[in-house]
This record gives sequence, C-alpha cells and structure tokens, in this order.
Amino acid sequence: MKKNIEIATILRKIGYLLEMNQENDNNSIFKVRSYKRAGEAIADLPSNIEDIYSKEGLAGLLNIHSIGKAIAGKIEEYITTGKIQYFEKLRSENNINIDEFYRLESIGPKTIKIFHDNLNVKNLSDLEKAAAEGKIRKIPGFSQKKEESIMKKIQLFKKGRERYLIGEVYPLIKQIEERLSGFEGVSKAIATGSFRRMKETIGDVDYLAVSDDPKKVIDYFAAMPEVDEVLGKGQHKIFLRLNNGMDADLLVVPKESFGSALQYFTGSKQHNVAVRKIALAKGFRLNEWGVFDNNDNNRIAGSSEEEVYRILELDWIHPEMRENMGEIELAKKGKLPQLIQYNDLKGDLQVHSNNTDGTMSIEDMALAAKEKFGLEYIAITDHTKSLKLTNGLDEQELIDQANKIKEINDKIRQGFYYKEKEDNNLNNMQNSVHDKQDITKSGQNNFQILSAAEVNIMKDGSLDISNNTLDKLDVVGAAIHSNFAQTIEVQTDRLIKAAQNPSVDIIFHPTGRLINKREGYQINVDKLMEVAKDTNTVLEIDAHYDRLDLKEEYIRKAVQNDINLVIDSDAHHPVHFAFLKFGIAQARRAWAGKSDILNTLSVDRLLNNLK
DNA sequence: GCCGTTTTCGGCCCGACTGTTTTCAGTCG
Repeated sequence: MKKNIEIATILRKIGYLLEMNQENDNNSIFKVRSYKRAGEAIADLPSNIEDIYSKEGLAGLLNIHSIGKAIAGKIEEYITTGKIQYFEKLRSENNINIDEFYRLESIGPKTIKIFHDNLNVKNLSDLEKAAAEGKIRKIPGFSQKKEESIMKKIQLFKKGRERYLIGEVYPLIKQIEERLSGFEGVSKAIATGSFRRMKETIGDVDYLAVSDDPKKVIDYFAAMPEVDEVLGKGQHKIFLRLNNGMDADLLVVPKESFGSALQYFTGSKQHNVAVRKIALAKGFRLNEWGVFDNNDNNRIAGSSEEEVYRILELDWIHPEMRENMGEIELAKKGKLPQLIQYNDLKGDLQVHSNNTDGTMSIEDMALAAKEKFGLEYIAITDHTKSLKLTNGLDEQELIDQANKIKEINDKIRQGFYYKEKEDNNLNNMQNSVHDKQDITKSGQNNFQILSAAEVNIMKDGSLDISNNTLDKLDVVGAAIHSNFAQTIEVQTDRLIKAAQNPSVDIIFHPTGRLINKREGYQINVDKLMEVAKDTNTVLEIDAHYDRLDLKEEYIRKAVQNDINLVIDSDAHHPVHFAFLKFGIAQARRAWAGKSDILNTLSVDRLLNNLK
C-alpha cells in the first residue's frame, strides 16, 4: 500500500499548492477540494491501487469515488512513470517547500502564502526564524498572540504527531468516558470518532456529552487530571491535549440533538458528507444539532441516531461500517449485512501458557477464559522448539502437555479447583482493556481446553515438529517467526507449503505485520487464500492490537471468497482475552458475519470443521 | 475537478472556533 500513500500525499499537496495560489474564483475553490477529496479517497482505499490499475486499468481507477478523468490520468502517470508532471510543475513554480508546511496544524496554505509574500519564508526553519525574530507580528492582520501561537505549533510539529494503537489508548478513553458519564448534570457521555468506529489506530478522541449546562461540563472536562493543555474553548466545544500527547475534543449538546451529534461526531467524514447529500436531496439539512426541513427550518429528527437515519430512509448503520464504502447504498435498500456480534465468540484458538513465553499457567488461562470472558474453550498454543527465544516445546514436551491438558479437563468436568483460585488471580483487572461487557456469560461446566501448538514454519516451509506428533493434538496453528526478508515468491511458497500440510489447521497472524512498527513480510495473499480454500486451512485474525493480522482489506477478501477465519487473542496473560474485541471489530469493519468466523461454533462443531 | 432520484451543466456538507473581524476569512473535523 506504499503507492496509495505516495499518491494520496501528492494529490493532497497539489490541493495545497492550488489553494495557496488560489485567486478567489469559485472554480478553483472546488478544484482544490477535488484534489483533497481524491487524496482522501486514495488514502482510505482498502486495496492496493497498483493492483487495481494492473487488473482493471484506467477504468478501475475511474470506478473509485472522487476520481475522475483528470486525476485518474495523473494516477496512471505516477504508476507508470513514478512522477506527475503537473505536480512537478506546480512545485517548481512555487519556490516554497510545502513538504513540512502541508502537515502543519492550524496554519494553512493561505497563511503560508502571506508569510512567503511578506517575509520570503520558504520552509519551516525560515518560518521559525521569522517568528523568533518578531517579524510575524508586523504583518498587517497579525499580532504577537498569533506569532506565539505559530511558534507553539512549530514546536508541536517537531515533536511529531502519531496515531495511537487502539489497544494502547482504550483504557484511558474508557476511563474518561465513564467519569464524564458520572458527572452531575450529564445524562449521557460517549467516546465517538474513530474510536467508536473501532479503527486499528486512533488519532484523537471525540467525546460527546448530553447536558443542559454545557459550560459546567466543559469546565469540568478542562480540569481533569489527564489534561496537559487546553487548546480551544467555546460555548459547546472544547479542544485539549491530554498528557499522553493525544488530543481530545468534547461537544456538549441538549438531549434532542444527541442522535445527530453522535452521528456527526462518529464520522467518518466521508460517510457524513454522503449522508448529508442525501439529506439535501430530500430538502433537509443535517448537522450536529439535528435534521432540519429547509422549508420551515423545523427540526424533524435528532434525538437518536436511528431517528436520523430513518428520516433519510436509511437503515441504522453500524459505526464500524461508516466509511462510505458502499454501506449507504445497502442501508438504502435495507440490505446491510448481519455483522458478527461482540459476544459471538465461543472459543479462542491462540493462547499461550508459561510453559513457553506466556506468563500464567494453563489452569489460570482457562479459568480467566471461562469465568471472566464467558468462553467455552481455548487452545493452548505454545511455541515449538526452533523458536529458542521462547524456550519452545519439542515433540515429547508437546505430548506431555497434551496429557496434562486431558487431566485438567477431567478436573474441570468434575467442577474441581477453580473457585478457590478465582479471587486471588483475577480481581486485579482494572486499567486493562477489559470491559464489564466482555463477560457475556459464565458458569458453564463444559469448558474445554484443547491441546495445540503454534508450530514454527521453517525457511523452506517445513515445520519443526513431525506430523506424527502434531496429529496427536486437537488443533495445530502454524506461523512464521523468522527469515522475514525473503522475496514475495519464497515467502508465499513457505505459507502455501504450511497450508498444504495435512496437520496444519490454521495459519496464525498470516502477514506478520506489527502496526506502526513493521510492515510484515511480503506475501501474495490471493494465492495463499486460494490454497487455504482448496485445503480447508483456516486463516487467523490475530486480535492482539499491535497485530490485527489479517488486516481489514484481507478479511474483506476472505469473506468474499468464503475462506474460513478464526479470531484469536494471542493471549500471554489472562487480561489479554479482552483483545478479542479488537479482532471482532476488525472483522466487523470488513463486514464479516458470524458464519465467517469458525470459533463462533461450539467446540464439537469447530473440531468437525477443521482438517 | 467531480458528479448525477434537479444527470452532461451547474452545483458542490456544514457549523464551531479563533483572531481582531464590527461582519469576516482561515482552519478544522
């Protein structure tokens, strides 16, 4: 997806350059928007733009919303030549280095142009120098205050803004949400934005609260212990930076606007723009305060999201789907897919114990899975011998572990030894990503631990444990943990070989990515999926928030091609079962249903469906 | 420059906040 980012960046920069030089005629304003919108569209594209072009050519590019003839041509030019002449020309004409400027917050192209024309500012360090020397305040329309604010923005930019992994910030976001909910005079409070859509990374968090006294709530929010700095404050809204560096916004509305505000604040932006266009076509106006009839300006909906969508003749759309990726058309026709629910999983097929790199015993992991997360089964998938770092198990140790698991299962069936351990180990789960709602059901006596392994796939695609041994286990997952830097052909062959192995049930974290850290190894996912389908091999969605592997694009592909999937926590500690929700969210974002995910089945049916 | 239940021209989502504006432009989400 490197090309997607490159192209999106160029399109945004074209928009920026055009805006910088825009004379105030309307045509160019909309031209600027077109380039920016096209940039967003490419950035949000779930598939690789090079693939689209190689398979469908120019027509494939034109199929992308917001991409028309002119921009499609420029994308084609970039894919085939590595350059866009139009962009090069604009850039050379301008003599301003916008590579830094275009990412600077609250200082836009118009302001930069003024600095250039007045002070010959060409890059960020010029601007910093001009501000430090007090030259900004001398420009008409600027002031010392503005100059100071610019200085601050530059410092902030230098620190670098990043997106946070959802699992990293989940506890903090929930904690603030709960506190807001409990504040006097607040009848509802909820974290919205990309957090509510459960994106794998979160840029900032947007809170919505219902209250008749917005000022009181805003002041309370500003005074929270997690607040580093208040960035802006108005009658209904406040923007601030938390001391972990993340920005948080709060919007306070009356209860009759809750639904429209929730819809507005949840986004995505693209989804909202599309929904507002539908409102407009019906003679309505949609904003955070409600749906209004343009004829008499009366509010006709707004207290609930359902009401807002209903008046636009749309079914209510799950937040995870709101990306303007076709969900609105389906909602119009009443044909939205049934998504897997957050309490649909019955088991977890990748769980580690302290026999290798886990931190707790098999019994402790099982106890947590059963009592705290309401699961009916887990597979203990410790690493195998070639993974020396984790003290991986050899053949004999795997067999011994499987025998021990049988004994534990017997004890569980007899209702043995769980109760007294419960309180000691599991009561300290606050501040984790564990929610109350994670506990969906509990108290079954039919809990089962499956003997299993996370077998290491060697450089040549063979496994480090004999099939003879693996066939004695209930479940076998295979994964790559070494030799990442192979060609795409070699890497794909490795995984295909593993999938073709009759003992391998599941390929764990198939692409090896670590979000924000590591791209993952190169593989031809289409080929792997073909083989997975032919051999009835399951592909995993590893729900650990730094992996979420398969990613959304591939899950979508798997769902479309009827490839069996499972969602596993990759738990190394009992609290990690809470990660399952991130995997479920990822599946929901890819429109997966319950039937696409095998570990929504009971243990017997699951085992019948494996190789 | 893009787009189509006002369909190949004439529109283009919408409002909050900031600064210094006494009515608005710039920026953001």
